[in-house]
Amino acid sequence: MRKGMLEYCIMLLLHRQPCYANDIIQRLHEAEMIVMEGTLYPLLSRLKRDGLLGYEWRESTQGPPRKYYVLTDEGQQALAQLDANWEEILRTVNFLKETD
Amino acid sequence: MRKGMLEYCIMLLLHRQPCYANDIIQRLHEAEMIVMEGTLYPLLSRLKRDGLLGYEWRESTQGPPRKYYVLTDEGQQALAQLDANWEEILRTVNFLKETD
DNA sequence: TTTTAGTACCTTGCGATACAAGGTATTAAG
DNA sequence: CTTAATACCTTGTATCGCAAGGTACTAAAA
Repeated sequence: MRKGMLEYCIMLLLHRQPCYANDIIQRLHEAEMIVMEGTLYPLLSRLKRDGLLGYEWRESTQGPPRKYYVLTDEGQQALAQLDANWEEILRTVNFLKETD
Repeated sequence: MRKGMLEYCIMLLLHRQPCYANDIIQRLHEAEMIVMEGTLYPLLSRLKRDGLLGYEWRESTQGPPRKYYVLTDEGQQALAQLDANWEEILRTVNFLKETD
């Protein structure tokens, strides 16, 4: 069921602060959402290609450099749209549950 | 984003009362969720095949007979599981939005 | 009676998403 | 210089949702 929620959750996360892939996996895990590497990397690439994310390389003290992704202005607008979609889904489910 | 939500919404709907396909499309439309025929029929067939739904034919006064779908006992259990999943997604999104 | 319109059911082909598995490259430690 | 850890990415597969097209039954109009 969480299909399609990933993009929204990742953008919510990046709205707070830049993150690199393992950051995202770990933080979403704390939020009880499991993401696989094979899911995340193509998704980040797509959002980058669509202009919703940018990134910058940062050195790490313990390993190879990391790609920190950030929301672009266009990404913020897209996030606002996703917020609206989410609210609509909330209304739909609540409507269907109310009439129980 | 509503990917994967359809199954849940349809089962919530059928939890109230038996419905046939056009019923479902119309009622979900009232709940602000658009479903296409080409999406709905295969989904209903799958849920039937998985034992979550049953159906019975009913005559119509204005056209061919209709296939009314109902939740089976197994379907009710599956719905309870989906309720739990939904609650978890709610917690995830709220967690990610809180720390804004 | 034949045709047309409306309703209801279903299938096929396509694109997008998520996962599993496997692969490459950089860094630090032994 | 090999090994382990970290970080990036790709390929193949399954599933979901949609667009388009197709079949069948009923009722009304020609």
